[in-house]
Amino acid sequence: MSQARERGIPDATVARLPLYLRALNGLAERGTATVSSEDLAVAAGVNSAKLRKDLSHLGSYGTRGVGYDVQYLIYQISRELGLTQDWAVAIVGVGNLGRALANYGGFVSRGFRVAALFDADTSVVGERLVGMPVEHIDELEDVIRTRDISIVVIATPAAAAQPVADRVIASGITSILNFAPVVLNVPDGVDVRKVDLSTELQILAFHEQRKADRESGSPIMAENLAEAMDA
Amino acid sequence: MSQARERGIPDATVARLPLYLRALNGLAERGTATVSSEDLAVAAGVNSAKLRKDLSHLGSYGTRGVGYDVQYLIYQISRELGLTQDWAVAIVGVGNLGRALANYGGFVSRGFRVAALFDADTSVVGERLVGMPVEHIDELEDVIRTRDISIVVIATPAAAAQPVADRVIASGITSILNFAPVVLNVPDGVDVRKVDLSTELQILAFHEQRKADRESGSPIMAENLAEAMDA
DNA sequence: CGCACTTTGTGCATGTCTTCACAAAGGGAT
DNA sequence: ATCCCTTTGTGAAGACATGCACAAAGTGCG
Ligand SMILES: NC(=O)c1ccc[n+]([C@@H]2O[C@H](COP(=O)([O-])OP(=O)(O)OC[C@H]3O[C@@H](n4cnc5c(N)ncnc54)[C@H](O)[C@@H]3O)[C@@H](O)[C@H]2O)c1
Ligand SMILES: NC(=O)c1ccc[n+]([C@@H]2O[C@H](COP(=O)([O-])OP(=O)(O)OC[C@H]3O[C@@H](n4cnc5c(N)ncnc54)[C@H](O)[C@@H]3O)[C@@H](O)[C@H]2O)c1
Repeated sequence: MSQARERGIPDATVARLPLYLRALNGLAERGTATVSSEDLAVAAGVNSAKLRKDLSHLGSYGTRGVGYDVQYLIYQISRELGLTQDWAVAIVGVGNLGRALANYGGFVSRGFRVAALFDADTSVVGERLVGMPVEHIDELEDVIRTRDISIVVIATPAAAAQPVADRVIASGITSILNFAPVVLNVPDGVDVRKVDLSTELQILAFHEQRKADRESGSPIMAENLAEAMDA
Repeated sequence: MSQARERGIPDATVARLPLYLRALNGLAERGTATVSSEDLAVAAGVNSAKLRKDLSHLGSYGTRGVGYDVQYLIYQISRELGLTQDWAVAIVGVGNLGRALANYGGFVSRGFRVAALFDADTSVVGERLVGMPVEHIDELEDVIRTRDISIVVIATPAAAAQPVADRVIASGITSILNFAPVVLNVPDGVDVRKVDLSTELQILAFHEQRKADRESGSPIMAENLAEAMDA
């Protein structure tokens, strides 16, 4: 029989589940009741065999000859990702980025709730955003414990990120989303994910350069398409 | 002999080069002249064998018994990533997030330059940010061509992202960084990278839940729960 | 020069992820 | 009840990525 329930969903699969969930929510909004792996794969922009294998890790939730029940699959993926419960998130660093994040409605909708905002700058502390006061970073430990925060978003300048991480970890946090451009040093058992704008741009630049090299360097592929457009 | 110069650096390696570059810049600022793969690996938070293999794809730039020359390696990685040239970036969608990105000094510093800002909202158009006026989305095609934009950042609401992508691609853009929570449909030859806050949070929630399960409950309970729903 | 020491670059084994391809399973028509 | 059509779930192969372990290459000292 299936050993899907054995603990151990591959990381690559976990990283795609949110993608499937989003595609499924789109289908649900349009009133679709069932969907085949082929159609869902197109909506999520992946290969259908990969999608089926990914879903098979959660269990056997499809019906052969029919497809997947959209609502049921939404529920199963949500449960697997832990979205059937509410997660209290704190944002540390209420600058340009921290403000944008706090004002962002998109992630509050599904399972996540901004429960605290912190900053070190006394001219920012006390300011209200989305019905919540910015609190002083000195309150960090207390608030994390009393408000049952489980995920911390770091949006401070690079230099402050490691000290902030050390403090939140000392307060029992084991999940951090880091926007500061530094490699955080954390003990085992703490998960850090990072969002790094400049890394993404650099990767794009690498490929962009390669495309440019190929056009001007290889005689076989030479297409003066770009020049035709300029004229 | 080494076939490192053969075109084809693994994607996984390309994704780590920016990380190494950042670590090297940190060392350079502190005046370090040479660094061993071991030390650099620690600074970048990776395994040293992996780092050496990654660097070997660029060429043989180290000295056995000594290590890597920091400045030289910075130059080589920068060149490989295409950072020795200037990339003109446009930001489409000047809302909460677009503003934070435009104001962000961090990526202007290294090879990237914000060369245009676009929005569809006429109450935003004309506003000045970082010494640059927000232009109307109707100008998109003209500006992309005349200002030699090569990378476009999409920070519009989800619904606008695909139409915007279609237009920038029609204008010749082949590199897009997408912040909107949608899968963009693009032709071959166009690179899209996405930054997705809610995906990251969901991945953290998954692991957080797993940690909680392991602590409190026996894994058997989870299995019975799933079966209860099947009935 | 020769020797001890350091550190790179890489062959190889191992592990993880992707993709193909198809048997097995279900639905519906006759 | 049988047949045909669709679609899942997965074994197996291939592609890709990681990490060990060490020979080769360099430094510097006596
Ligand atoms: N703005 C962007 O688009 C963007 C993009 C990518 C990365 N980042 C990174 O995100 C981080 C924040 O960027 P930003 O543009 O919002 O910067 P910012 O300077 O506008 O905001 C940083 C905020 O952190 C606060 N802060 C400083 N030290 C603190 C501490 N110890 N504890 C709590 N708060 C503290 C500051 O008072 C300030 O309000 C930076 O590390 C930046 O590199 C920003
Ligand atoms: N704010 C965040 O922290 C955050 C985080 C993750 C993802 N996102 C995503 O980033 C995107 C932008 O978020 P935001 O908070 O800045 O939203 P926002 O509503 O504040 O800003 C969107 C801007 O895009 C403009 N716009 C709309 N249609 C346009 C079009 N066709 N062409 C050009 N401009 C157009 C709007 O006028 C507005 O100024 C959204 O897709 C959001 O889901 C935001």
